[in-house]
Amino acid sequence: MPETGRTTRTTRREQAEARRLQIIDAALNLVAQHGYAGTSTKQIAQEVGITEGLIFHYFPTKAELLIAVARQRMTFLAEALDLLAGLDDLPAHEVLGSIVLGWVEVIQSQADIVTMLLTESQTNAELGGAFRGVVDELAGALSAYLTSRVRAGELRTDLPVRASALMFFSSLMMFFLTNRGLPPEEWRARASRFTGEMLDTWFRGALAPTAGRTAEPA
Amino acid sequence: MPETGRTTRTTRREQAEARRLQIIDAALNLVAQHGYAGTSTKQIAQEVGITEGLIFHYFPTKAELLIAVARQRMTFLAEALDLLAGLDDLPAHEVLGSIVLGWVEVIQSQADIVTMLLTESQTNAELGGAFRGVVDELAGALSAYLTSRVRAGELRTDLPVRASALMFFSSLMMFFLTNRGLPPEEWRARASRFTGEMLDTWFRGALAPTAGRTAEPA
DNA sequence: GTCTATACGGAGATAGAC
DNA sequence: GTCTATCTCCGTATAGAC
Repeated sequence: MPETGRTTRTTRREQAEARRLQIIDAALNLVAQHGYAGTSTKQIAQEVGITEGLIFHYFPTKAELLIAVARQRMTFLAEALDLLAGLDDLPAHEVLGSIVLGWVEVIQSQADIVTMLLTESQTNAELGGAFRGVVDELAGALSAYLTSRVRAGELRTDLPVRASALMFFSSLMMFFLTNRGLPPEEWRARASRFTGEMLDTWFRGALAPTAGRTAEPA
Repeated sequence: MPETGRTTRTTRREQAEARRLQIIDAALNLVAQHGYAGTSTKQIAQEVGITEGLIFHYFPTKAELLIAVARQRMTFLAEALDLLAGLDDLPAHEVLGSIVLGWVEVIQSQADIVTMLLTESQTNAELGGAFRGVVDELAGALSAYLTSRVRAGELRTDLPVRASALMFFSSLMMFFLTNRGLPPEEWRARASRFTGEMLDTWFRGALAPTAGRTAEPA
C-alpha cells in the first residue's frame, strides 16, 4: 500500500524546515554584516547555494524574512534569563559577578542577532518594539533579583534597583559594541576586568574613606 | 575695471558651500531615519529640492557623501568636551551631575548624527573607527576629570576611573536609545532621575549599612 | 521543493546643454 | 551651478516548468 511515500529518511517537511532555517541563518549572518537594506536576496541565496526565487517560496517578502530571522534567533533572551533562574536567595556579592559576566558572554556569542536587533531597530518599527522589549525584560529580571537582595538585607533599602539594572545592561551592551573583534583571550580578560571593576564600584561606592563620611566607613 | 564680477551679494563660493551643507543636512536627516543603504540619492535630492545629478557635482560618490556628513556634523564631541573644560578643581559631587545630564542632553539634541554613527559604524569600517574614537575621547576626558578628583582626595585612590567613565557613558547612550521619542518634559524628568540615581549609587555604593561593614561584609 | 526566465522599477552615476 | 536625459546594473518579486 503506497500511502505516505515515506521512502527517504528525511520527510519533505523536514527538508523544508531545514531549508527554511538555512535561509534564516544566512540572512542573519549577512544582515549583521551589511545591514538589512545593504543585503540583497540574491546574496542570501548565493550564501545558501540556492536560487533567489526559492527564498520567495519560503518567505513572501524580504521584510517578512527579516521578521522571521528575529523571531527564530532571539534565543539569547532566554539564555540570559536562565542565568538568573533560582538565584534569588544567593548573595549578590557571590553571584552578581558571574551573572553579569555570563550576560556579556551570551551577548558576544550571539553577536549577529544582537547587532541586527540594535541597528535595525533604529529604522524598523517592528524590531524597535522587539529591542525595547528585550531591554525591558532583562532589566526587569535583574531588578527583581536585586530587589530580593534588598529584602534579604544585603543591599540598602533605598537602592534604585532599576537604574542599577539598566546601568549594568547598558555597560555590557557598549562593552560588546566596542570590544567584539578582539581575539577571544583578550576579550575574555577585558570583559572579566571591566565587569569586575564595575561591580566593585557599584558595591562599595566611589568616595574616599575620609573619616566621618559616607555611611560611616571606619 | 570689471575684474571679479562680484555683483551679487553672495559669491558663487558661498552659494556652493551653502548648497553643500544643505545636501549634507538632508542626507543626515534621511540616513538617521532609514539608514544609509535605505536612503537613495534621489530621496536626498528631493528633500533639498534639487535634481539627483547635482549631488554628484558636490560629492563624487554616495559613500563619500556619508563620510562628509560624519565629518561635518560631529560637533557633539566638542560640545560634550566643553562641558568638562576647566572643572578639574571642582568636587565631583557638585558638578558630575550636571556634566552627565549635560552629556545626555547633547546626545539627545544631536540625535541624528549619534544614531547614524552608532548604526552605520556596525557596517562601515570608516565610521566604525570614528565611533570608537568618540567613545575613547569622551571616556578619556571623563577619566581625566575623575583622576583629578582622586588626586584631590575626594574619590578613593583605587577607583577604576576608566571603567567608571565607560559605565556613565554607556548608560547615557542606552538611555538615549530607549527614551528618545518621549515628549520633552517627560524625557527631561526621566533623564534627570536616571542620572541622579546612577550617580548617587556610584558615590555611595549599594551595600546595606550593616554595622561594622562597608569593605568587609559580616 | 527547486530551478529558469523574466518583468519591472529603482539604484548610482555620467554627459552635455544651459 | 544646475538641469535633462540617459546608461547600466541590480533590486524584489512572479510564472511556470520540472
